[in-house]
Amino acid sequence: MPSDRDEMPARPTISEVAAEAGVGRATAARTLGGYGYVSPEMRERVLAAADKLGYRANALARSMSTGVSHTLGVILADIGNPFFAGVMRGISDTSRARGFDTIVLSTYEDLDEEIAAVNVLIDKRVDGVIVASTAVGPGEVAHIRAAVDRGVPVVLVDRAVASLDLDAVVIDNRDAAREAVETLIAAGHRRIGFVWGPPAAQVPATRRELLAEASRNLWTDGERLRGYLDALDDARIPFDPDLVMVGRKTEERVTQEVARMLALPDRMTALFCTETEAVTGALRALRAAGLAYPHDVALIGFDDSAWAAVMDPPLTMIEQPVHRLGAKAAEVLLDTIGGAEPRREMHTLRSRLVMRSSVAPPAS
Amino acid sequence: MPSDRDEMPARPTISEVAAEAGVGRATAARTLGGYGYVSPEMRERVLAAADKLGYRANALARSMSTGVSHTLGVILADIGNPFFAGVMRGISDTSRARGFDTIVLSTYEDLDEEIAAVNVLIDKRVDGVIVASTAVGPGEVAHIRAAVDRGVPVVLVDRAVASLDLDAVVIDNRDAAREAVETLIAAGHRRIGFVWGPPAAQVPATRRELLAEASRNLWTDGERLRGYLDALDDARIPFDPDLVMVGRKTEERVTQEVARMLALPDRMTALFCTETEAVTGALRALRAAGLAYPHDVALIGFDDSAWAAVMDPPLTMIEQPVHRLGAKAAEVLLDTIGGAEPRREMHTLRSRLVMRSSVAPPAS
DNA sequence: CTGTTAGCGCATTCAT
DNA sequence: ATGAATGCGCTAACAG
Repeated sequence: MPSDRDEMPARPTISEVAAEAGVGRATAARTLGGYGYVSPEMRERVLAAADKLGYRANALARSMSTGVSHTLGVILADIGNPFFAGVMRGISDTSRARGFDTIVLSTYEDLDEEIAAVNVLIDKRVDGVIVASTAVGPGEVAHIRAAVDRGVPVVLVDRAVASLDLDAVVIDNRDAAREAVETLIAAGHRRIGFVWGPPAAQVPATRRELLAEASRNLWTDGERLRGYLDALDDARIPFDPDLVMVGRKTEERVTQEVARMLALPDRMTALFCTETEAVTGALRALRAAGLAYPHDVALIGFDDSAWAAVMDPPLTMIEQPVHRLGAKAAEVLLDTIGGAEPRREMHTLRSRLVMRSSVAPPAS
Repeated sequence: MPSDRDEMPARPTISEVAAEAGVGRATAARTLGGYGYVSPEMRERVLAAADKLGYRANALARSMSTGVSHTLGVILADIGNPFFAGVMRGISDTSRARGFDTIVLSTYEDLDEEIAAVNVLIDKRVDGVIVASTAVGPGEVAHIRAAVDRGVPVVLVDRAVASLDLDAVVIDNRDAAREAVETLIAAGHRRIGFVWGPPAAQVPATRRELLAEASRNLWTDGERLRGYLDALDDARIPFDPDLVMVGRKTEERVTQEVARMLALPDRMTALFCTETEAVTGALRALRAAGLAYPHDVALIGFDDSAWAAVMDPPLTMIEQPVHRLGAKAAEVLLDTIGGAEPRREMHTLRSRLVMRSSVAPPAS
């Protein structure tokens, strides 16, 4: 071990800087903390001493006495998902611009992880938290409510939670889904598959039951389902439970389910995917069945990407304003931390359907 | 504002719990902190009081007096890159399993951001840091060296830094690149393009200069270049500067450069991409030129993905053990935090070439 | 086994 | 304008 004989302390404190500068601690604290009055001369000496010792303020100690940490906590469902990675960048860009650090935790869609994450953030005394919650029912939000009750500002991003009256920054999921399905319908399709992911073991047979199920689901999924149904209704196309997938939207499950829909006697001719892995899963199923898009089945999916654009043919996809979503969430949170009264409302951003070449009329 | 009349403090402290339980602070601290001896009865009372008040330890105060935070700092070049997102998951999974939280910062390949990130982490008193550094030369590592000097354990991940003698967890970049290029050569190719990204304005004309340039570059890029050259050498194929791209590997630049290589009189027949955006960029160029893979040009790229598998034809790609990379880095770091003497060595993990259908013999 | 006491590093009155 | 004294919530000797 070199370099730790008797040089200078690895982490000089403010007292050591004060001693080195030959002033009182308070004076050193004032200049280093940037508050209160300090004469130019003293100031110079303190700065020089601090520089010489390589002083860095201990953020913990500082938060300890001020009560604020200038840190935002962020809880995302899956940081490995490019969608959330983009949202994160929006959050981190705007919070950094306003002098805040961010600490990110990924729950991987596990509620227990989310609860643990909230606790970690509260324990670390973050000034506020942004969360894309995996909670669905009123019975799963106790941890968020607890945070709010403890006085921690919380804003929801991507997924609103019905039973929580908080600011939420989301996109127009229902409209986006409707537009996509309408596009399919306009191309002449009537047998339109829907890759959805209710945890239920089987698809409810009736619309009514399905809608009920939707409310017990992730908000985004519920909205997208409603949009799908809206489009069907407007075109007077009856809802067919066989055309909606059930179970978690893993690529494998999607492949299976799409294969099933493809094998239906009255085969589907178009497919709408609510997630990016759903698209790759569907593509696998198509290939396995020896089918090609858009000829055999038209395709539209959520979440645009570089890949979608270079596929052959290129995929028509819904592009979400990921960066803006994160930036807006951070702005709202930062504002309420700054003292603004929370408006507790839904901030809805617009998505965009990027037309490319995965939609064609049914082969007939 | 409901719920804050005169109920209980939003954030009860250990003293309040002690008071509520009618015991001394130390006793409360001992049971809540899980150390020292406490009789079962006292213990019960404290626990009950804590539960009643909804007590949660203040992690800041705790770190303050113990000097440890049970938190790992992670600095990644770009959390939006699925590669790093995967690495992050490896890190977070294993550190959580060992009782550590992680705080992630993304530098987006900016050295100043990286320096700021190191400072943030040190200020927050993390117990160790994992970094995928964008630093290339000895002149750009002062911040990392400073951290080490302050006694903070540091382990490098993905990118080793020549001038830093630290533990580094990486993959066999040179071998991986060589194997890929060898595969191309074995298929009969001799005009093999290489999407590389030296910041230099133009490609050095000679091998010697190129290699020199490599050392002034990101370590991974240097290694991959060496692998490319290794394969060429073994097959006695002369190096042609026209076949290597220069400049940052953004999708746009790649598209331009690949188009250039495609327009060469003695056209390239195969392409090796060292990055995932390079692949999409190349694909765009191919389409624009009205060319198809693998017929007109064979293709191999770094970083496998779900998309690569569903492309038509599916892409032959190098798969990196992303999760393992992160897990191993966390293990090494946690071990040295735990007191193990750092071995300061390179931990090399094996990548894997996933053969699919983007390589075929040259059209001739 | 339990309670008292003294810091951790900083911000912040309060006198001077 | 500056310095001495307190407190943030917790851990850790230390005594009882």
